[in-house]
Amino acid sequence: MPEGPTILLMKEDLQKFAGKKVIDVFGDANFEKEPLKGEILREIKTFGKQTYLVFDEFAVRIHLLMFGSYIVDEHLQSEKNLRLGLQFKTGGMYFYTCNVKLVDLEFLSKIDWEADVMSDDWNTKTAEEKLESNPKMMVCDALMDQDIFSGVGNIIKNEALFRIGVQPESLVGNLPPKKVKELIAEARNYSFDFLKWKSQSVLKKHWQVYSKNACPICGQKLIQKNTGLGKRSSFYCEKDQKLY
DNA sequence: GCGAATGTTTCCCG
DNA sequence: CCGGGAAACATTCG
Repeated sequence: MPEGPTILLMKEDLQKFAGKKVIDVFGDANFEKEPLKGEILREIKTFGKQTYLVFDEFAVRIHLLMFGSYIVDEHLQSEKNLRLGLQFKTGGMYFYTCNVKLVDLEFLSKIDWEADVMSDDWNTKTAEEKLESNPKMMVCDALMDQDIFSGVGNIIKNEALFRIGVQPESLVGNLPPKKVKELIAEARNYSFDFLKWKSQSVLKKHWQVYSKNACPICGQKLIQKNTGLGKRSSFYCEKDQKLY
């Protein structure tokens, strides 16, 4: 379900519980949940597709993976796949079918926050340097690399590459400098379009190539194949996306 | 009913 | 020790 922008929307939904005290904890997450009781949720941070519920002595890291989901406030219908539920006086947050881990606060300080495409701290220059040091990498793998473009997922990858007219299997080192800049700019740019469209529930309507059949420019049938070391599905037009 | 899918980690093999 | 590959997790949609 989630790429970076979706996680940001989740954070907005959770935000009202910041500063509130946990009064009860549920779920089958694989750690001792008792210490969470009575703790104040100090802050909610996101890094790419990860969410951190920050407490005084530790943080809870949540990753929704492919099928994760969450609900806010509603009382639980079923405990099925409930990994973590936090009950506050005013309601609760419940996370299903996801990966939940306890991390120490030091873990947070080691995160390269500048690598998050959705963040105000996003650093174009650093991204450029990371790409430069991986010339043999295919652009499809580079975009999916969470150390370079944290938050980018398969939809953003496909749409961003279409926008800049680059074939997914192109090698990073073969791109002209101008295209490298476009790649970096569009990874972030499309992510914010994604955020806007997702929040208005019109994301799919705006897909140009992802899960589509025909090229919106020339009408030719799109290629769909698994590309790169990641073997993730790519949709592209042979005519309008150049292989570098 | 099957297969694929907005993802990542872990284990096994050569 | 490495890289690649498959498996594992688990749900929803076409």
